[in-house]
Amino acid sequence: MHRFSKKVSMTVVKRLPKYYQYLSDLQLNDIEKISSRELASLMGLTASQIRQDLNSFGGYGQQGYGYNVGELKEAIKEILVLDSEYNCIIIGGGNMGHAIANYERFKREGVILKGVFDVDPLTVGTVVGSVVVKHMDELDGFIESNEIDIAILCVPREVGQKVATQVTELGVKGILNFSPLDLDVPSDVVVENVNITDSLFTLTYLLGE
Amino acid sequence: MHRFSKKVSMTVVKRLPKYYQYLSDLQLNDIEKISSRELASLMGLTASQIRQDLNSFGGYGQQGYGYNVGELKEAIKEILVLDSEYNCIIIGGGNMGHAIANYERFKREGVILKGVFDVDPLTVGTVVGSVVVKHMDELDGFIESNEIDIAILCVPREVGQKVATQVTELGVKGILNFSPLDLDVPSDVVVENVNITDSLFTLTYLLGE
DNA sequence: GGTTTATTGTTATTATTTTATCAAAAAAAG
DNA sequence: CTTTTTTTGATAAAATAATAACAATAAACC
Ligand SMILES: NC(=O)c1ccc[n+]([C@@H]2O[C@H](COP(=O)([O-])OP(=O)(O)OC[C@H]3O[C@@H](n4cnc5c(N)ncnc54)[C@H](O)[C@@H]3O)[C@@H](O)[C@H]2O)c1
Ligand SMILES: NC(=O)c1ccc[n+]([C@@H]2O[C@H](COP(=O)([O-])OP(=O)(O)OC[C@H]3O[C@@H](n4cnc5c(N)ncnc54)[C@H](O)[C@@H]3O)[C@@H](O)[C@H]2O)c1
Repeated sequence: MHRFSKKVSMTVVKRLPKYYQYLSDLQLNDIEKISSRELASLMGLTASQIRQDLNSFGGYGQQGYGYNVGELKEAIKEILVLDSEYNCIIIGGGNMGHAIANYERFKREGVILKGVFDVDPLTVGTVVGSVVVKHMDELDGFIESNEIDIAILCVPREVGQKVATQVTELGVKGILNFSPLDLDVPSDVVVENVNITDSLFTLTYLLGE
Repeated sequence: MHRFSKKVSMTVVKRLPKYYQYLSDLQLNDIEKISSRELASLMGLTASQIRQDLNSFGGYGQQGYGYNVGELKEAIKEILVLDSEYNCIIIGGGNMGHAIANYERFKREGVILKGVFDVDPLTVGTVVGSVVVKHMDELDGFIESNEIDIAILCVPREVGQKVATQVTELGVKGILNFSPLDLDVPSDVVVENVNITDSLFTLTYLLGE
């Protein structure tokens, strides 16, 4: 499916969003070329690692010149498949669901919020982000008629697995999961976990050092 | 500062919160011993890795028996320094600040919300979580009189660095940062970034595979 | 146009992380 | 009490990742 033959390691992939961010910023400041050394000092990485990373897919640099910011950014955009649109839904219109629904950045990057679903009668019918919260009963029909690519799970831990099973059975292939549990999903479904508590615990560890 | 002499690698530290979570769950289900093999199948790791990880600090296992769930949990709790309390503040009482303020789990783990700060006159004075939002003008005095350990940054990217500088100058040593930018802080301050957009981009990559 | 300089792509080296192996210790069974 | 089974801790091997080194190439300069 990817347009890049060379296989990019997951370690590098996890760094690509950061490259993408910095390159976008540079572009915004009308900087059109950058050397690995400059980028390294900016991003807090080593120049060697940057060259290694960027070389794991195509040759976007040029000796004696550096990298063309716009070109490199576009390449990374393509690798991360940010050059296409995604329809997404949020399950759980509580605190976190609310925050994500109101986050404008996702739309800018091509991730379009199509619906928010909940079971709480007090939440159903209210407006969250740009949409009216629907009841979970309507989920089946909605996913079927709206080609949903991504489900963002903002439900309590206790129901996380149940909801994940439900959406995968309806054909959703990508899950961004905020519930602190490891979801069991079919092998053709991809899950990315956002575990804020884990981050907090890493911080308390670092504070104790 | 740490009560464990052996140095635990950062890779292992990042896995400890997950061990902690699973061990807490086991304890809740009255399971008092577990073998590396069982835990591995539960957590989706290899038994070998688990033994290696747990052995990088003390010998909490016993041949022919396995690990005592409660004992191991307590050990990890101590390593992550979750056996003490932390005073924290949230800067930015918008969507994300709101979500975090309402998240009960933090308090349960000993991270106590002492205040929320904002500059928006419409937000200042409203109740977020358990506290009334204060104006940033009050930050200086508040931090000085409340021994704040952790600042949770939920402000727009544009002011992230400014706010980070401000809180570190007031003596805060730990930052949980939700703004998508790399903060420049003194070397005795620790920062843990939560970058939700990066996670989303990793997901779009995986969807494209 | 030739020389110098900058900077990449690539290969080599080193460090870290993960997985495999197995002897030794403890528990369970007989 | 001895034997068998279980399972760790420790060591070894393999895989992966990060850093270093440098020849090759393009640009800039004179
Ligand atoms: N709020 C945070 O800052 C935060 C931080 C870290 C992790 N999380 C995790 O994110 C998830 C959501 O947290 P939150 O703070 O938004 O909780 P919340 O209670 O505010 O919202 C959860 C929402 O899910 C709905 N819900 C419950 N069962 C459902 C079901 N079966 N189907 C659909 N909707 C259902 C509830 O009605 C509620 O509106 C939780 O798993 C939590 O652990 C939240
Ligand atoms: N909402 C999300 O789901 C989400 C997702 C990923 C990242 N983020 C990041 O989290 C941060 C907050 O996002 P949000 O959605 O809550 O934004 P928001 O606009 O809802 O809230 C930001 C708050 O910060 C306040 N603020 C602005 N300048 C300030 C200053 N100098 N001092 C104190 N407060 C100030 C604003 O008044 C506002 O209340 C942003 O950096 C955003 O990029 C948010």
